[in-house]
Amino acid sequence: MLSSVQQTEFASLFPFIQQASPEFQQMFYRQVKYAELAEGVSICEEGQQCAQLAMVLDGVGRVYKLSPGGREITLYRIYSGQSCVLTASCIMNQDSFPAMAIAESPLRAVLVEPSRVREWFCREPLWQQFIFRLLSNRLADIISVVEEVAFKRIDVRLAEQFSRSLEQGHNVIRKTHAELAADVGSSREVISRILRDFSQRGLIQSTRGSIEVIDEKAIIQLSRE
Amino acid sequence: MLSSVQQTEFASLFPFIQQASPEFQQMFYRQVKYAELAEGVSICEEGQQCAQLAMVLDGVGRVYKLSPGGREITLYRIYSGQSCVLTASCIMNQDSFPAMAIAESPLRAVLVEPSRVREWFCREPLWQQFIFRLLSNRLADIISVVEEVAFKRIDVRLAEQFSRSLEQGHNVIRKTHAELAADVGSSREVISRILRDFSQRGLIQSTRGSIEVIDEKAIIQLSRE
DNA sequence: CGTCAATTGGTGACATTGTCACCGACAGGC
DNA sequence: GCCTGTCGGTGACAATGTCACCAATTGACG
Repeated sequence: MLSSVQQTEFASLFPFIQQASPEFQQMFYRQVKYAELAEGVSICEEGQQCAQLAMVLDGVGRVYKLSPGGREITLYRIYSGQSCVLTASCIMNQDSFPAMAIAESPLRAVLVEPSRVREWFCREPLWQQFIFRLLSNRLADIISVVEEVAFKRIDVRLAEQFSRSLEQGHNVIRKTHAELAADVGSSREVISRILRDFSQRGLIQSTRGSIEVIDEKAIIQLSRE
Repeated sequence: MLSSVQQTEFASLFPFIQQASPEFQQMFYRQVKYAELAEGVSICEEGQQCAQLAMVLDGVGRVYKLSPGGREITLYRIYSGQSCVLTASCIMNQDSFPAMAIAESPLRAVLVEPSRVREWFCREPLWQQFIFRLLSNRLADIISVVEEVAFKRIDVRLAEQFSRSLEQGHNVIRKTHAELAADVGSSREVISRILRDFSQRGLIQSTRGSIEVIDEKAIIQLSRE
C-alpha cells in the first residue's frame, strides 16, 4: 500500500497509471509495496527467480554480467521512471535471471509481486504496454552493447562515457578505473593505460577516484569515431 | 490467405494457434500471406521500418549487426516455428529496425501486416503471449552474445560453434572462414590462424569452404572453457 | 597521532586479437 | 584454356587482455 504522497510521486514518474481506470489505480496502489535499498545492495542474482518487479522512483540500478574470471560488463542502467525488464521478462516466463543487478546509488522503489505482474499483464492493456515497451527498449539497448563490444575501440568507448556525463553537465566523473572497466567490459589495467594517454594528451586530468574532462571538444570528437 | 495444407503446416509449427477460438483462427488465416524468399535475400535493413512480421515455416534467417568497417556479428538465427522479434518489437513500437536480417537458406514464411500484429496483440491473449515470449527469449539470446563477445576467447567460441554442429549430428561444417568470422564477430584472418592451429593439433581438417571435425572430444572440451 | 589493511592506480612482460597490405590457389563462366 | 572473383595464408604491427608485481593514498582503529 502506498501513501498518497507516494502515489503522487509514482504517478508523475509512471504516467501511464493516470490513464487507467480509478478502480485499477486503487487496486494497484493497494497491492504494491514501497521499499528503500541502500547503495550496493544486490537486487537480483544470476540464476535466481525474481522475487518482485522493482519500479524505480529515485536512484540508479545497474544490471551487469559477471565473467568467471571476475570481469564485468554493464548491460544497462535503470533510472527513475524505469523498471528492470529482465526482472519483468523472467517473471512473466517464470525463468531465472540471466544477469546481476545492484543498487548503484540508494534506491527508492515500488515493488510488485510476480503474480500481480502476470495478472495485470493479462487484464490491463496499459500495464501490458508499459511492460512491453520496457522490454523492447532494453532489447535495443543491449544490441547496442553488442555493437560497442564487438566493433569499437576502448578509448572511443571511454570517450563515449565521458561525453554522456558532459551532456548532463558533469565534467567531473567520480569513478575508479575499475568501475570504468566494469562499465565497458574491459580490465582495469587497460583503462589505466588509456587514461594515462588521455592525460598526456591533455584531454583529461585524473586523480584518485575521479576524472576531470579538460578538452571537451576532443573527447566528444573521439567519442564519434 | 493460406491454403488448407499451409494452415496445417503453420499450426504444427506454431501450436498456440490451435488453442485460439475458431473465429480467430479463421480470421488469422484469411489475413496473412504466404511467401518464399530466395537464399541471400534481405529481409530487413538497418534503420528501415518493418514492412511485415515473418513467421518462419522452413529455412533459416540470420539477424546481424554490421560495423562501419565491414565486420559483422550474428545476433541470432530464426528457425522454423520462430519469428523475428526485432521485427515484432519495432512493429509494435513503430520503431526502426536496429540490425540487418537475411535469408541464410531459402525461406518459406507466413507474413503478417504490422497493423494486424498490433491489433491482435491487444485483442488476443495467445498472440500476445507468443510475441512476448519471443521477445524475452531473444533478450536472453542477445545477452549471451554480449557475454561471449566480452569474455570469451575466439578459439573457444569457434569450438562452441563446431560443438553445436556436432550436437546436430554434423561433423562437417560448410562455411567459409569469412562466414565464421561474421558469426563470432571477428575477422577472417584471425579465424584462419586459429583454424590453422586446430589443424596442426589434429582437431579438424579443413578444405576450401568446409571444415571437418576430427577430434570431437577435444573440440567439445575446448568449447567448455 | 601513528599503524595497518584495504583500495586505488601504475608498470613490464607476454599472449591474444585486430588491421593492413599483400599473395597464391582454386572454381566457375566463357 | 583463360579470366575473374572467391577463398585462404602470411608477416608486420597496433590494440587489448592477463599476470605478477609494486607504490601511493585512504580510512579505520587503537
